Amino acid sequence: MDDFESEVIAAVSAALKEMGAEGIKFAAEESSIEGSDVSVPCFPMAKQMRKAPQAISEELASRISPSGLIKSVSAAGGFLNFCVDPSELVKETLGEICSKGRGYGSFPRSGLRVNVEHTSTNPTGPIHVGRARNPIIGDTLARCLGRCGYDVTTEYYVNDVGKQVVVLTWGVNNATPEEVAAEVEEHARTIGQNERPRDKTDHKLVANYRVANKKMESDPAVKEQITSMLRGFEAGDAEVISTVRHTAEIMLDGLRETLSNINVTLDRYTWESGYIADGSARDVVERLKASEYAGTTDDGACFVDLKDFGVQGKNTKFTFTRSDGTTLYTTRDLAYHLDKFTRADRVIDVLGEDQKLGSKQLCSALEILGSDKMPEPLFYAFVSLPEGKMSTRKGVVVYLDDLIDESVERAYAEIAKRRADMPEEKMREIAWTIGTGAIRYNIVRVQPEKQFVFKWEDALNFDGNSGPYLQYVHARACSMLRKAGEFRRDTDPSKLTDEYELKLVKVLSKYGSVIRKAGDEMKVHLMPAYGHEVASAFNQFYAAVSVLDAGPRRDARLTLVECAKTVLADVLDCLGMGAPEEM
RNA sequence: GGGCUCGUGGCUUAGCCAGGAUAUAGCGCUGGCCUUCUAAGCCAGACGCCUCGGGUUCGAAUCCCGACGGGCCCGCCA
Repeated sequence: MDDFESEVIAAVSAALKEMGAEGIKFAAEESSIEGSDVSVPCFPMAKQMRKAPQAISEELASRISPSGLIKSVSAAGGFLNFCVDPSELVKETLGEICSKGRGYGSFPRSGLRVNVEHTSTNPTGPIHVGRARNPIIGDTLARCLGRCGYDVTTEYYVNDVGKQVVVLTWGVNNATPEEVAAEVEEHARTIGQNERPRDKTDHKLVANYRVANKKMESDPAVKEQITSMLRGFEAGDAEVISTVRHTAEIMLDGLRETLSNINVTLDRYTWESGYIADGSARDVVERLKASEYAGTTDDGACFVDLKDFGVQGKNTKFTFTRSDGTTLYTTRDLAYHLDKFTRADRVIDVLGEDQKLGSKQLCSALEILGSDKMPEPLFYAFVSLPEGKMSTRKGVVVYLDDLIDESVERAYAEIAKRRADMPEEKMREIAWTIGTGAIRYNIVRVQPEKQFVFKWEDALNFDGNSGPYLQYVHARACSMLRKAGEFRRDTDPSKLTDEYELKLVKVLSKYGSVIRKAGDEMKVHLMPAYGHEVASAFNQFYAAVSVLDAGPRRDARLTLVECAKTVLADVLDCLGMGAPEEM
């Protein structure tokens, strides 16, 4: 269909040239009426051509003769309607899928490097469902960009600098097992739940963190120890820095395990402390100080004034050093971005919407630094629970690990119910594929900027517009191909004439343009929508025509099944979901 | 107080950036379909002043202004 649209545009352009209206603006769009595939509204041309839209469409229609993929043209009330030649489309689409296989829909390698930073949660506790939007969007985007021809690197920025991790580190190294156990009990009491943290570092260490926070309040000696660690950190004390980093590593082990359970792995982990150690944060300070926007407060803290950069608010000052001269998170973030710019042509940051102002300030500061590149932020709105905002303190929280367990269990129960024949191990494997796929699909299907209320019933819905719906179709197709055995690929259009066959082919032919939009334009939510479209078209085809006993049409239909399976498998992979051969 | 953002059937959601012909899909609901390739499926049906009010336009869910409602942000935190 992508090619069809290009042909339509070319044909209309040529006809307009004949009419002496070369270069006039128009657009081709998917038709919203039956019996037409692509339409060109002629209303926008009316003014410039000083002619009624109806007349224009009629004249254009008469000047365009069917050729290539264009089967027919007609004018209807100011619209120019084009029908695609089904047999050409079948031949072209299926032929391309057969020859390219899983590469169908992907674009040639451009040599451009893109860096996608995502997740980057503070290593101070487990990932909850709210944060889960980040790795899922980020990982899906990275997979789409790869198909757009980029060399993609994914990256996690580890915040191992600052009070939070230092406090955690103190708690991990100094809290006694008794204190930690008591804290676990007390927390369970306050939130009124019986659950104890699971045996996984990111969950277990939270109690140490709480103990440290409490003792810091109540015990001046502890407070002094922590403050002194912080000072040591700022002063570049190698031992303190490495101890803190070690704590972050341990936490990160737990986080990595969770991420890999939803099929997310990152290529690179970059440590914030590295930009202090290598002096690059210092360089940023010096360069900003030298700029014409720089200023100093009475206490000696340095800032740049961003009022000329469209940054709103009562305070347009962007502070980049404390009064004692030490750097701030934002300063290190600047150094980090400058570093990323040396490693990639496009730099994408997947961020929570609370980072919007910060991101804008970052860009302004980069402008002051004379950077020729800017990060492209992709923001997502927060996830809340029906009972309100997530709050670990109040126990109003759903951890990603719990969601994964629940979803996989639910999938296991389903499969055990319908596939008594299957060995236990196989059932477990498929349950994981389906359970985690359902989660990823459910989260990535809604536009990132839209607020998201997490509901168990939606997350565990395996019907309709869901991950398992797509996987089910894949399994169905695999099952048919398994039963068919050997067959000879056949893309003869005269054997694929049913309306549902053509509909399926039309959907398959759009894959390339969907990938483009999902990747290049960062509209990741289009991918699940497209997958649903493919699966739905397949199910209709499946219900309407028989394949295995289709006589002379058998091979052609099997070819179509195989092509649909190929595309669906690639869509599933884009979404980071497994493509089960049975379920 | 200021800024950003979202508002589409009972619920969730596509379309909005690049305005077009009867507004997309799912859940739920009503009814039908398994002696045929996996019913996690298919078919049919009901359900909409696209939050409200103005404006631009031949034409607005889409663009502009305003209101209302939800979310986020306005640290020498990270």
